[in-house]
Amino acid sequence: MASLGELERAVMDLLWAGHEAATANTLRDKLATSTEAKGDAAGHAGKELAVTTVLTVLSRLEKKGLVERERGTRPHRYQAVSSREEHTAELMHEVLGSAPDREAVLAQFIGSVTESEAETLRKLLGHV
Amino acid sequence: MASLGELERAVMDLLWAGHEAATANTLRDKLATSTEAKGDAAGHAGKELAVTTVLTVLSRLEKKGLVERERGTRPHRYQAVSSREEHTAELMHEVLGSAPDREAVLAQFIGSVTESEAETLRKLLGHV
DNA sequence: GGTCAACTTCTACGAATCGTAGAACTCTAA
DNA sequence: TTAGAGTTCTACGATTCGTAGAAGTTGACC
Repeated sequence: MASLGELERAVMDLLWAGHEAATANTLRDKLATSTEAKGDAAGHAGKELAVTTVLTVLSRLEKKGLVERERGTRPHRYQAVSSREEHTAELMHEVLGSAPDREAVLAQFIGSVTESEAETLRKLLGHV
Repeated sequence: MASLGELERAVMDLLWAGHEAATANTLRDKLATSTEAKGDAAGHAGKELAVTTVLTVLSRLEKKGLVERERGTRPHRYQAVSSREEHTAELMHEVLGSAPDREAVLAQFIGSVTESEAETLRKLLGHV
């Protein structure tokens, strides 16, 4: 539905990457090191964020339904509700559904797909 | 890239629907009547917008690369840069490309496609 | 050539979203 | 029972979007 901000996306990437539940603190550390990595081509600076910042983002992601938290444990543990692939595919469906003529969109979509992707699709569609 | 606001989307819908270049005034009128239509299920009110409002939106859409205008004619004429299908398909590719494992996303995507869409895809992929 | 009306651009403001984080509150373990 | 870790509340600045008035531009007619 709503698209993610830069930091929100970074957090989701971490949750998706090591796909276990993580605490805010863990995530804060990973955010610091994952953006450090010299050079920093993508404009991002290897910032040390406050934990509250991470928590705010996690709360927002929870409200958006992308993250769920275990409230039982004391340092709450957060994890992605669905895998990155599920989420991305769902997004694609949303986009597809936003046009009235889905078939036409699919035609256009297939038109600019790489050959290897086309091959994958053929297999997936079990061409009976 | 950036997602559209509600009014921006409404304008694009009009430009895509009657796919000829239109003036700001024409669009203003269409916006008024297209949202009137009794009932108004979608929460939108059949508002009479100021022409400047429409012009602002059109400028923003132009900046986003979705709309282009003929500056030669006096009431400038605006039209969509690409068709709705092209645009939507492009968006789908963007979403697809946002995940590292495209094939996995495609698998997930195909998994929740309707049968008629699957059929369309098979045809499009020319199932050798 | 000057003037009016239509058209466009400039500027602006309020709401919503997002990055960011301090202040205050709540547990749990010792 | 209290200190410290953890969480929630509150907030602010930047950006985006809906909205539109004010001011500038231009074409056409007198």
